[in-house]
Amino acid sequence: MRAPGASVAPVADPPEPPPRITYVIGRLDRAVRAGIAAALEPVDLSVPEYTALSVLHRRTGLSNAQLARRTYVTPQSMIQVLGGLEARGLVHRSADPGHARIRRAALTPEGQRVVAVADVAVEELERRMLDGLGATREAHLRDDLVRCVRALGAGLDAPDAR
Amino acid sequence: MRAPGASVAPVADPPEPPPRITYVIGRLDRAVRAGIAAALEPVDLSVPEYTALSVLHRRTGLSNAQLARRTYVTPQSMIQVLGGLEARGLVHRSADPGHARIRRAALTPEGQRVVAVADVAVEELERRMLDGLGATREAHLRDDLVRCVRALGAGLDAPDAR
DNA sequence: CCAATTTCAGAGTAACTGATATCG
DNA sequence: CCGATATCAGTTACTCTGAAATTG
Repeated sequence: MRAPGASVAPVADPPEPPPRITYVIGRLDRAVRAGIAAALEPVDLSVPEYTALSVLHRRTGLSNAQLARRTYVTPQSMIQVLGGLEARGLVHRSADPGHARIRRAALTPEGQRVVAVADVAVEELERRMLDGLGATREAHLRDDLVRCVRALGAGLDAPDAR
Repeated sequence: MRAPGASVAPVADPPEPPPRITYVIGRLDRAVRAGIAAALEPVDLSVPEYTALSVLHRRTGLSNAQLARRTYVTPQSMIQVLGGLEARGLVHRSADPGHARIRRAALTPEGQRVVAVADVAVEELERRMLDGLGATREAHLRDDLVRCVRALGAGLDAPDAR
């Protein structure tokens, strides 16, 4: 005897529970990072470096502290990344008029060029990852992910994305 | 004049593009890892350790190589984690009958106990993260994430989850 | 004096690559 | 001999904690 609507499969093994969602998130992140790292090899950028460049491209003029909060790392970590990018001439930092302590970062023309090249590669990766998902479902997915980030108290657009 | 259906907001700043979805994934993963790390402190487990225990709890008898593929790390990395868990008596490894080279891992009673305690904490975190999302939407989210993992070529349930 | 920002210095975790040995 | 597994050893990438200086 079989419950109505059940699968026709022969007895079927114990119904393995779905993987924990946090586990899937971690696994996906690893796959994404590996993919991005590979895509970034030609322009000689690490994932943290590309992340910083990319954020600065969207929101120019962020300070090191702001950038750190945005990417959920400590300012001590971000200063390393930013220092490297500055040394390579991809980022320019200038003192905030009105608060000499704060140094606001912006992409140099070369930084713009590099991030544009990297973006192409990353977009290709995203297309591959989202292949077959409709635009609507993709939007839902992004929205839900953002919602999750916020629910964990790491807002993505708080006054300072803190 | 204003297009029909447009927002009523006064002029509104340049329509900032939505954050890149891979960026949101990375950001969420960082938040999740931080949360899990905090939740795991009482049982003195690292995130990689908990991940391994958790996977073994669902799929007992995996080899080091299988476990490595499942979690998307190299076997050289996994052997370290597994070694530590074995030394702490949370995992027991025994030679596969039929292939002496392969050592299959399983949780010890103590390992079962620890993972159960950790699970409670992690589940609380997931509840917080998914708060307000309906069960249906949560299922969609998980499904889409799994789909993304697969699309990137890192299947979650291939013959060997390779 | 306090809070935020910047930044140097020292560690530490977690991951990697390379190499070796065994087994089927 | 080949392919998969296990595992030792060395190294690297990334981030962290601690501390000090500066600014408003």
